[in-house]
Amino acid sequence: MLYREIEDRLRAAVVSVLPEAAPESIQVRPCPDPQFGDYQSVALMQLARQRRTNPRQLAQEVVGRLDVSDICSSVEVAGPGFINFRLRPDAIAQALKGPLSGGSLFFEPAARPRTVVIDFSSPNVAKPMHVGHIRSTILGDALTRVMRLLGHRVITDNHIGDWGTQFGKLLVGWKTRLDPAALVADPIAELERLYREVNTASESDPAVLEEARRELVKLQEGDEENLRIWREMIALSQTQFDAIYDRLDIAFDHTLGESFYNPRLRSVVDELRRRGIARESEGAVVVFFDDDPQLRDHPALIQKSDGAANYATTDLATLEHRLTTWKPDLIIYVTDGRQQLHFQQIFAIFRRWHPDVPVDLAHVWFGSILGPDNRPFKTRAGEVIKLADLLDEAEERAFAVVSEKSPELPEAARREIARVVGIGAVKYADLSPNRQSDYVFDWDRMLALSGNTAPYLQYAYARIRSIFRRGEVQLDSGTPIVLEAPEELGLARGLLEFGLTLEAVVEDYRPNLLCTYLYDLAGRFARFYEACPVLKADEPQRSSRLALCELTGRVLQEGLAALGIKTLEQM
RNA sequence: GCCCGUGUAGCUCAGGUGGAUAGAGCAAGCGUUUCCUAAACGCUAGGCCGCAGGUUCGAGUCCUGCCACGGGCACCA
Repeated sequence: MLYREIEDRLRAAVVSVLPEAAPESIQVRPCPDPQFGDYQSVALMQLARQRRTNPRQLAQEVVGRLDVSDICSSVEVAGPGFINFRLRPDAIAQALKGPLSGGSLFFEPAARPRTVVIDFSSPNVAKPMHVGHIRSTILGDALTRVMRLLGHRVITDNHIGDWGTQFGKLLVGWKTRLDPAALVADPIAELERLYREVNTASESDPAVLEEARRELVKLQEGDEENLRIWREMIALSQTQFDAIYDRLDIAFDHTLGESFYNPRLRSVVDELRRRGIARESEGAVVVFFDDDPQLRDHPALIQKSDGAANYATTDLATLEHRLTTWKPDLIIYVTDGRQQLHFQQIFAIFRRWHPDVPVDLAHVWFGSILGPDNRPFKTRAGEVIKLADLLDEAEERAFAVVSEKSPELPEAARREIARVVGIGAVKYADLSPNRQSDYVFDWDRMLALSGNTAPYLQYAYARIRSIFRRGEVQLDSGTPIVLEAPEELGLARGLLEFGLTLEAVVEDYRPNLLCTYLYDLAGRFARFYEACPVLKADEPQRSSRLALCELTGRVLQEGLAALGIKTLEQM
């Protein structure tokens, strides 16, 4: 990695001038504008400020002790004290040769691989998966893939909502109102109907509510009939989840729902009480955070006054289980931003409970899905959009476009292309915005197939494959690389940033950085493709450009795969 | 009331530790195909970065105060 090499040497030069400077504070990053150079460092300006010296002078002094002449054609101090580096084309060419001969693809595996448990998706039993589940599911999967690409050991766990008070009403509905034919036709719709009907009935009739409560208690006490129905509802729901995950190409290592932790809840509460972390208050068991200004006014309930545990209790038991089972270095929760306080509380309780356990806990939250009116999203009928319908629509729109662009392909091929393009578009639309922004749902934006979208990236890849379909080529470290045209240099420089991008994604849990990078790279390729003939070029340009195409194709494919998006040989 | 976010082009959004003239896509307008996929490329137009102060060589970015919107704040998850 050329930027790493420059950074290392710059650090050494800075330390030789200022022995007390912290090397980590000196960084090199891509130049915002290529007219200034390829990489730049602003660290000297900050160091000069701390030391109240002239930044330009300090930068000059450091540059005087810096030898990067084998990598850079120029090193300049510019403006108030930037250090700008311009790479030598032959150094870039050399950097491209590694991956051509089996070396790693512009990124290095993590120096210290971590064991990571990641909790995402978490749909509820007896409810359809809707657009509200899409962000957690797609974001969690993308983070998993990027971390695995960098060599981390990642364990995915789908913490499904398979326990709770809703089952009282569902059991009443199942026993008194079930339509067996409807259950066969669309199980989730039928379960949803049952819940709604009983819920409505219970609002006007206290007897129904009481009945639901009794059924719930029976379930909790292990009544065989109720357990059987409950398990069937879970199985029906799981089938639906699996169908969606299958279409999205997402798999979980474990699916341990809330019910799995049920037997452990009591001991969690007991232990927290015994240790004096929790105490009784107003009939409930509560953890107070008097010494924490952030949480002082927000005590956490771990047992309700009726003796039942709640969400916090389950999450604590889950945390404990994950810790003892997998011994992770890091646990990641991918949920919506509304749960920030909840996770602050859980993490704070956990730190008191296990002060010596060196696990990092991260709540990777994302903004809400809103409608065009900036309010929580609903369709006109007041129904949320089901995920399955969204995916259907995506594939349908993509099919129309494929059929228009490539009418010569047989229908089966067009269907397959539409599937990959449609699902890719949905995933990319979800991953490319900053995750913390609220999310305005819009069919056309979500399913767009041109501009900054997955199909644009897939198209760049398909064009590359099309070139290689026209002839076998042998590419290896002996392949000549000549970078002369600005489009060739631009593309080659783009390739070098892949690793930097992957690291940034993991650092801040932000897959949108990878989207931005790949979109920029595909743009560089498109410009190269317009300006530089490949197959018709004379040697050594021809081989060199083929090598550029090959490497670009690999980065696009690997990068998209890290987002959970597939590529196509043809589209 | 307190806490967490958000406010950038007509629309949807990017803008790692403060850095050089604020960037895309869509929509609008004008071009490019005897040539490896035009699902592409080029050009034009479009901006008191919510408002007002402050910190400093330098603020979309940091601090304070307002305004607007979303969310959260003990027995839902």
